[in-house]
Amino acid sequence: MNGTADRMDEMKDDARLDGMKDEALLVAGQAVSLRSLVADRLRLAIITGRFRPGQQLRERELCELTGVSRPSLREALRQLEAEGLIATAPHRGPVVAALNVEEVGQLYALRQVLESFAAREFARLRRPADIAALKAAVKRLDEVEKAGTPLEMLEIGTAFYGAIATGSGNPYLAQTLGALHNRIALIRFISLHRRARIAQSFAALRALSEAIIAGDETLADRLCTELLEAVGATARAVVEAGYRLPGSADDAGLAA
Amino acid sequence: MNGTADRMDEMKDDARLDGMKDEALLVAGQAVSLRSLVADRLRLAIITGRFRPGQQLRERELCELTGVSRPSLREALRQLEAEGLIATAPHRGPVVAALNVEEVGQLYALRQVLESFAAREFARLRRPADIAALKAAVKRLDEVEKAGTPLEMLEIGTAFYGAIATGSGNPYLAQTLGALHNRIALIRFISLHRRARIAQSFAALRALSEAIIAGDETLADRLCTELLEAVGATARAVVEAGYRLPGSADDAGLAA
DNA sequence: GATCGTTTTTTTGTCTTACAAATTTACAAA
DNA sequence: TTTGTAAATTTGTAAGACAAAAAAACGATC
Repeated sequence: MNGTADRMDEMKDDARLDGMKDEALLVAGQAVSLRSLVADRLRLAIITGRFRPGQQLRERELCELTGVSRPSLREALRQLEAEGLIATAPHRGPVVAALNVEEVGQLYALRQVLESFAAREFARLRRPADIAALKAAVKRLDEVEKAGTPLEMLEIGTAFYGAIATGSGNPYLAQTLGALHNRIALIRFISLHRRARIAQSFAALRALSEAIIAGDETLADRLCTELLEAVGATARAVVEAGYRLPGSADDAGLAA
Repeated sequence: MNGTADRMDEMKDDARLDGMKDEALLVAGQAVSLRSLVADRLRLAIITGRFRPGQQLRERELCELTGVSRPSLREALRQLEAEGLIATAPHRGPVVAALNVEEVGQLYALRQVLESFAAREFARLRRPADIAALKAAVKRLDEVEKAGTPLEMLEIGTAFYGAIATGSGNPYLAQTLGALHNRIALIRFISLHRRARIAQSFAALRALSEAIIAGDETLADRLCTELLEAVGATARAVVEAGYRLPGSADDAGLAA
């Protein structure tokens, strides 16, 4: 997600007496540049709906909001643009990307393929650390199902899908899925206000995690495909309703 | 690939007398900003090996080479960074991304899933314009197989895969695949110097296109998966050989 | 009163200059 | 050879400025 990927020179044929991993010593490459912070903030503002889909973002306003200079801000904007979160028309500036029903369907079709592949790979590899992370995600799932705000549920849902993406053992797959999740995060967030769907989704997530832990690649693949079929339908419904919460007369939705 | 995505307001319920499509009238949104030109040039330089994997890129040099100021250059760099073509370490500047064997395997695994999905969707949809584009790509394939430079073959190969990506009808899939192809373009280019593999690959591409045109989704999927298994193995071999052309003592490869 | 054309204003795109911070390199000393 | 220090290079960030384009406001004409 961060875009920065370092790699240390490997130490070959170096007899190691301790069991410490090299990664535990790595301190450089934390990438705390101002522009990446700005990109993170703006990304969060977009995926949480602080900036609505279709909203025009003026550079001057963003400079005041973030407190950084224009060059830094613009570099951050280019990053978000590459991630697909904003669209920039020449001489008209950045606009928060707004998805129509067709586009959401296409994104979810892609997500279905990628996430099912990740689940299958996860079930095949079953690396202990990833399994533990998945179990922890399931545990948090149980905790918030009864009484949890939509924002909390969005977070643990993201953690759950993140665990699956990581468990695939393929960083590029995980990164692609992460970017995809950012693009649909707002829709997911709105979807989570439909409590009827939540129970179904959570049950499906549990079944999926069990299939992965059991190492049943075929089942994991199928369950994930079916799950995404369902959430994709909900997502399309959300967009068709104009990004509005069900039952609420949210006039801000007109901006989209 | 360009990062800019405009959308005109749709005309609903507007009785049309002519058969012209709205897209044929769209003139805005060509995105000819300087920074996008710079990004295109740098991308091409990386893809074609003008900048070698692992090579450090100094901003000042790039400014002189491209003739633009630092702000514009840096915005272009952020875009390439998001595309994964360069990696930026804090206070050390951009470096052309260098892939090891494991990473190439992971990229090709992802490509396998995405491209097979695209082929399957293409075979399902079979839109006339896309079919025509595919046939044109096959035709060009025949022309360059006998006598063609590796660069020419890389180009038509890219056109072929581009036709498949477009034919999927999913722009996000096409964009993801396009970015992925950029990351492995140099490896593909080097692979194309192994003439023995070329005949096999080209034959496989023809079989794949026939399956798509015939509308055989299952066959298209399987052929594509098999094809990518083969080219993936070649790609790993190229990286294992240090990005060097087979048989040539290219000492520049040591930079990787 | 509505439409068209012009002018003004705002906003983006780009460049120049500048300086702080960090890294790398060079160099001297133990 | 290694270590410590200083210089030079390079990146990160900021501020100011101007041209170009788009949007908005305004006025003129039908």
